[in-house]
Amino acid sequence: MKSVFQSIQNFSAEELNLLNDLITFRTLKKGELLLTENQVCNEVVFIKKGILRSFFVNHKGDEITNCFAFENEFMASFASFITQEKAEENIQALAETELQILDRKALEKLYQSGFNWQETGRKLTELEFVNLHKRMVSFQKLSGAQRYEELYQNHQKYIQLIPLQYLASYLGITPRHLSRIRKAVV
Amino acid sequence: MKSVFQSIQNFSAEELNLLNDLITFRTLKKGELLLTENQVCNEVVFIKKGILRSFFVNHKGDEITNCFAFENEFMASFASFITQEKAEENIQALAETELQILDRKALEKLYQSGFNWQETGRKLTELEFVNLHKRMVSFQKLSGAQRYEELYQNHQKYIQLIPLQYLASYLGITPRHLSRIRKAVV
DNA sequence: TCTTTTAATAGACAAATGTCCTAAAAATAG
DNA sequence: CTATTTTTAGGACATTTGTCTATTAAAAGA
Repeated sequence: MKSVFQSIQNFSAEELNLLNDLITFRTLKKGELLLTENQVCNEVVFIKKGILRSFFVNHKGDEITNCFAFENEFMASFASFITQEKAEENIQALAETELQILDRKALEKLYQSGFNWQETGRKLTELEFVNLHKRMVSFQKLSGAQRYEELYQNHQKYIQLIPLQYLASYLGITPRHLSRIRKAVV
Repeated sequence: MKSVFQSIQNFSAEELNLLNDLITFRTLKKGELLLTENQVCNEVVFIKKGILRSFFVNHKGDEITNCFAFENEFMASFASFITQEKAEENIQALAETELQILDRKALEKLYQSGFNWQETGRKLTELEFVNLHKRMVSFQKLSGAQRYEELYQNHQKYIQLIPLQYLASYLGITPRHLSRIRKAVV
């Protein structure tokens, strides 16, 4: 986690020590839930090892995967974390996963400790925004087949590591349709 | 614009004076473009009066509306503003529009002038993220008809003020399909 | 106001995508 | 290693949504 912050800004040893003191740790077994819908999300996690997926359940009871996070990436129900309203998402480990955790209090302490943390927080939020925007654009501009094609070309990791049933809802299509698309591509 | 910032944080008279000095003004005629795709977006605008829409063009040449902004809301190609890469969107006035503008330099000056502006910037970015997230969820969870229904129930303003052809692509459907949906609802 | 342009509606048909179901393949547990 | 469960692939058919087009309604310009 430290190295991500340092890639944004040069922090002093003192600032990094404060961070170190605030981080806690946790491991998840495959399939285990980190967050359940209707809980308020009170922590942001950073993945040292493993994969997480976030999903919600639609009116028919189908699980719809909202996003994945891999090693060296952050994950949370950011919407719930920010608004302090109940999360709509569940967050689940897709493999044995090791986490570093910053809870709300810890992050608030960091933010209040100085300008640099505020600035880094803003910049990371901006980057999260840009990522989400790209995903939104892909839903408006592309068909399911084109979104799969894009993953296939630029994010092999997804195709190798994620069960297709999860990938399907992530792409906004049914598993049946993803199977058709894959047949056409290969 | 001032009042939006003040709703986030109590700024001193001095801080607000700095803001005042940095704001510039512009008016747009109906149909006029504020930003064209392939330009880098270098300003964030605040709408005093009027409506803006942001749209991009897909591979078939169709205009796809990405978002709208109304009075007392901000607008920009935030992705381009943040990354300083070329925008994929065009921003256009849907009516006679009056703007307050903060350009990149001005915003940077604000941010560097103190902790409070950094914090407010972070919080506003967080709110933009949450809005975008809601829109993303609506695309994953709901059908086009359900998205229209949601607008109809909770955002009459969109249905009253926005030409249906723009609303259609904003909802991720064709005008033909929107017409069918409206017939079913009424 | 009259004329011209643009926007909205809707029919007929086509294409894309979903539902339901079964069989094979792969992963997991004992 | 075997049995059981889960995942993936794909056939048959249904539904949704898009395309193309024409007509009417509304808006803009002269």
